[in-house]
Amino acid sequence: MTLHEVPPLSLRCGDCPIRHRAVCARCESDELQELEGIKYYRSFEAGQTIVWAEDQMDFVASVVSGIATLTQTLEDGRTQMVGLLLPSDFVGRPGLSSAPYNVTATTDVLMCCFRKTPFEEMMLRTPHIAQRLLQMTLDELDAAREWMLLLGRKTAREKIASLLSIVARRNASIRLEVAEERMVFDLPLTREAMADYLGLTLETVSRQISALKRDGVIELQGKRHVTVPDMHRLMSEAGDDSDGGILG
Amino acid sequence: MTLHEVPPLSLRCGDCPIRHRAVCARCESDELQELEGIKYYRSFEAGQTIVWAEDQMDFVASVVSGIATLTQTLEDGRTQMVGLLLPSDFVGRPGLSSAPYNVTATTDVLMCCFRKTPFEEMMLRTPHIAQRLLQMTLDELDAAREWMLLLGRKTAREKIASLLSIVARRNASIRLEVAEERMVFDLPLTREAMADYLGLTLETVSRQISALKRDGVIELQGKRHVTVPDMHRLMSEAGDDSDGGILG
DNA sequence: CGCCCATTTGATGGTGCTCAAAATTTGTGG
DNA sequence: CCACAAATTTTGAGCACCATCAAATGGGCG
Repeated sequence: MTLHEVPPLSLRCGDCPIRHRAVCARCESDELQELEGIKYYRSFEAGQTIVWAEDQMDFVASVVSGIATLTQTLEDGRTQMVGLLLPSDFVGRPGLSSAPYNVTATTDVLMCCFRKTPFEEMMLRTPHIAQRLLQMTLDELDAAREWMLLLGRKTAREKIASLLSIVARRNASIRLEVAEERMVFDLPLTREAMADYLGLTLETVSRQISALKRDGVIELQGKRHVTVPDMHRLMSEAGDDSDGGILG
Repeated sequence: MTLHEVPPLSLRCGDCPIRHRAVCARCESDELQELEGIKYYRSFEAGQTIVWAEDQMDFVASVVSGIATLTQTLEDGRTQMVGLLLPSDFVGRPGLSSAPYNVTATTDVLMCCFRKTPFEEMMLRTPHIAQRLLQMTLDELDAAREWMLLLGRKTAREKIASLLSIVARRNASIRLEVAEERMVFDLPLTREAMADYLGLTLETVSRQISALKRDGVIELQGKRHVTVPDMHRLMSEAGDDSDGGILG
């Protein structure tokens, strides 16, 4: 697995790796300059909690690098992941001061934070930000709904296959590659995190991964490095539709 | 159950029952006037499909009255409800021409439709609309995430109790009442729709409702009319937290 | 090497699904 | 108004899938 480089703690927006995908994606250079004035960077180590549920949150932020999770829990400890935050994803809710989610760094994470009040004021003046945020929120809502179908109706095997196929495709899109028959990638999640994502126990996750390996749907090098020899096969195991036309 | 009155097929925005909650909630009177120019009403009978998944959708719309559902299905027919649309809720995605959901009228439904292209253009010029839509979308995302916790981690009994408590509270808020110890309401969903909402089979829904009745958590008059003698009891059966401070 | 943690594997049981039939409600036409 | 049909809901019996509890294996790091 690649080590996580920590970028410099101050970064010009123009050089930002998430410049074209984050909440600032549509901003003009004068708008970026204004954002520079209210932004600051914070970094978190793997495993650290970024925000506790119900805590006052005086900033909103973009994930610059690393992976974080949004989780909700019941009183008796059962927990469900409700969001997976990747570089360029947005955290926090303008207009509200707290949220019922824990935000946790899964890997080392660098966040670009904006002080809440100035950001909210700027958003009212700057349609480019509000427009982009709306688009991103609608995308997240679509993703949440596909996730609901997975949680409510898929079998354990289908859930695992779905997760693998999501990670594989996302990996391709981040590297700006086209999805291919054969794909190789690293799982960014522990078995427990996968279980919380899928609404399963970690034992079931482990068993189903072993089963997919036995059946030749995937190959494993170590615990985290996955090879998918035939993406069509994996996607049909995922259940949603035999071929979403993802492959060329 | 109350019969469903069909409002007149043309309605001044100023007299609209959802005026203060829908996507137009923040509009000034001149903005409303512009909306009047691109809006038209359509009504649907209970059971009718409003939009088929993947179909071209040349409008966006607000639910004026009645209840509709958003559902996703797998090829083999398994279906999961991913949204419950109540009066003032918004349908359709600005910027995209189709969505992967079926939208179905559960009761008779009246929709206030806007032609897509004019609406999108107006949204770019009118921050009040974009701002309100963002707020509504963020609310929906929060609701979707609570729903994910329910689907992934709650037992069948907790799922039913959660649904009943959601419907009870929503009923109170629509009637502008405060939630009380004892509450009485109608279920707007069939057993099958409840099953699709909760990720269960209709048999399990029926059994768990019977069990809650046996245990005195609810009383039934007919199949749809529900009395909750003790909301605290119901909410603790729902599992999330013993008392969200909902009651006075 | 030995400890710690993540993961795998095993044995067993319970929750909720499947298949099936009965009961109840709703709608229809004579 | 009643008889009959259709649809919805309830109830029952049996089983599969996944959770639970428990122990073994493996990998990383001091």
